Amino acid sequence: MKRNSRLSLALHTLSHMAGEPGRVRTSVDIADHAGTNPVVVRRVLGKLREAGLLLSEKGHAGGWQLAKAADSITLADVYLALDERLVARSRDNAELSNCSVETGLQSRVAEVLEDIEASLVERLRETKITDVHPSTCSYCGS
Amino acid sequence: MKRNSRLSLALHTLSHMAGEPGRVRTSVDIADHAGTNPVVVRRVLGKLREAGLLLSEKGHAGGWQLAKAADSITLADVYLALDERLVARSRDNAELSNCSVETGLQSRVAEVLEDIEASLVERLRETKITDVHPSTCSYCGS
DNA sequence: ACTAATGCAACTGCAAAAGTTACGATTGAT
DNA sequence: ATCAATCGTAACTTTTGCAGTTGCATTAGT
Repeated sequence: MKRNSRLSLALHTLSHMAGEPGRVRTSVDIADHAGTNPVVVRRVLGKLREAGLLLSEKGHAGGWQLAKAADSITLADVYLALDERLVARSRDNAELSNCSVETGLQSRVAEVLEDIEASLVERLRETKITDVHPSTCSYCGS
Repeated sequence: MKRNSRLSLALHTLSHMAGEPGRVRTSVDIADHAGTNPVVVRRVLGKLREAGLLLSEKGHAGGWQLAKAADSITLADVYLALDERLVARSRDNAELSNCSVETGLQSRVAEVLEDIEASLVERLRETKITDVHPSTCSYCGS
């Protein structure tokens, strides 16, 4: 797996689930499909569960499924659930305070980055999980 | 230094330069200001030079300065110059082709991520370097 | 010549994330 | 009651990207 794999894995899995909302999938199935490890899957999907996007059941017939309708889940929900912060945050800045202009400039840079982050999330809110699912999907018959 | 430090360093430096467009700065000066290392500065600013945003001169009175007016440089220019790809790109996908739905879904996920990346760049294009510079700047007198 | 600067390559060190292993807890099937 | 399947989680190793560092060749002004 590469970079940004968490977001990619999450979108991938949710999109699969959107195709067959009733089906329960195990972390092993999902990991095989995604070419990764069950524990990694549980880590990532655990975040989505905390955010109320997925349900998981332990035990023999356990596994993962959508906690709500796929068309009510946006990319922003997923992004925020993983608490990835793609854009924001500059440095700690503690050691830079000796320069008179640094304080203002640092905070201004941080401000701009936060602003961009916020508008990115707004943009993500416009796309639903169902929009990610391919229209011709031989696998789930949709 | 922390995460996103390249983008942060670049914005920081360009913003400084926007305040005093004529002044030539050495990588040592810049590194001191930013609390980092001259070589790191040259690495990052070298990318900006390749993109035509900065000029550098070797030799005794050498250093760095803006290659064009600060208000003609957008955050998108900087972002693309550093070729950071914050959002995009899923995995290599070679090992996933055994699943019938994977091909379509993978490309669809990649498509969505590319789309997000593109809209991020669009958003970045709306902010100029001069917008980052604090209005009250005791350092450069602007 | 000497000095001050960039350019660049090679290396180290570190931190974050993936990957792995192991084991306990829970649930359903038999 | 036992067994097998599954999640939950902790601990560890491996990988990777990047900052940081060192060293040196090159360039340019004095």
